[in-house]
Amino acid sequence: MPELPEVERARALIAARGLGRLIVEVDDADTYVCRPHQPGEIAAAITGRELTAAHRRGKTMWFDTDGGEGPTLGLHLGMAGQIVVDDGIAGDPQLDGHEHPPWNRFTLRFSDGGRLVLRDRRRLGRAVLDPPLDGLGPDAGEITRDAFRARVGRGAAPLKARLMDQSVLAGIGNLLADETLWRARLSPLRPAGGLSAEELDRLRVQMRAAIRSAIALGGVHTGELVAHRVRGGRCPRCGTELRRASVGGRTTFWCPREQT
DNA sequence: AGCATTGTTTCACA
DNA sequence: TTGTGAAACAATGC
Repeated sequence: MPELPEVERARALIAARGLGRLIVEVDDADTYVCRPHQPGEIAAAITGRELTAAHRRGKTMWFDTDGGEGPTLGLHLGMAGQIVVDDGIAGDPQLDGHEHPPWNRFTLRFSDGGRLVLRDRRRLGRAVLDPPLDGLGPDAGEITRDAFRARVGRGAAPLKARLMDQSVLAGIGNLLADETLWRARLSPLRPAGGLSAEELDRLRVQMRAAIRSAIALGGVHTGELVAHRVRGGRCPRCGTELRRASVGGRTTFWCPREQT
């Protein structure tokens, strides 16, 4: 599930329901999800504190503890993670109330009996103290026009690979990249450095629109192109059969007629 | 059985 | 040194 829109919903859920509650117990026993920490390390650092602010850049979330006096807690949803606060599940309300304890990879228990859980079937999510943010580019939803031109519009890599490079721009994953490129009518194969300023501006406008829409509607799955991202799928605008290929290491669908 | 999967990190190679 | 791309990672579903 998680790309920028899902992560933003998770952050908003924690901002609304996870702050200002005393942490009395931490389950950080999953050594892969909590790597490189040892079990008990995160617990020792934040038990007795409370989360006081919820931040996000791209797909990374982090939370201040005790108004900045304590360490920050970083959470990443990986490929299939969700955040549960009490009975609410961020990013997938349809699963609200379902319990799958084996998939709970990291849990904060609060003094009022409630809890915040990182639930992740795939186990590629992360929970760490003081996550490094220096390797991340500007958030895709907030990057300025000039920064977007300078950062995205260079290099020989295919445009889609550049869009998904988290050090260039943070938050765009496979589905959002396909949706954005389709909306902007640009081929994922174009060398990023070969785009004109007009094309880059159009790309940024459509990227922001795709992000806003996905946040409002509930996730990247609500994208117009995304529903047609299957073998034999056709362009929702012109009906041409979509091309399918691996670009930037991920399966990519695009309209060979409109996206040039 | 085999392949694919919405993310990130690591490593090989130009 | 920098940039690019493939493989590995964990686990599940088709």
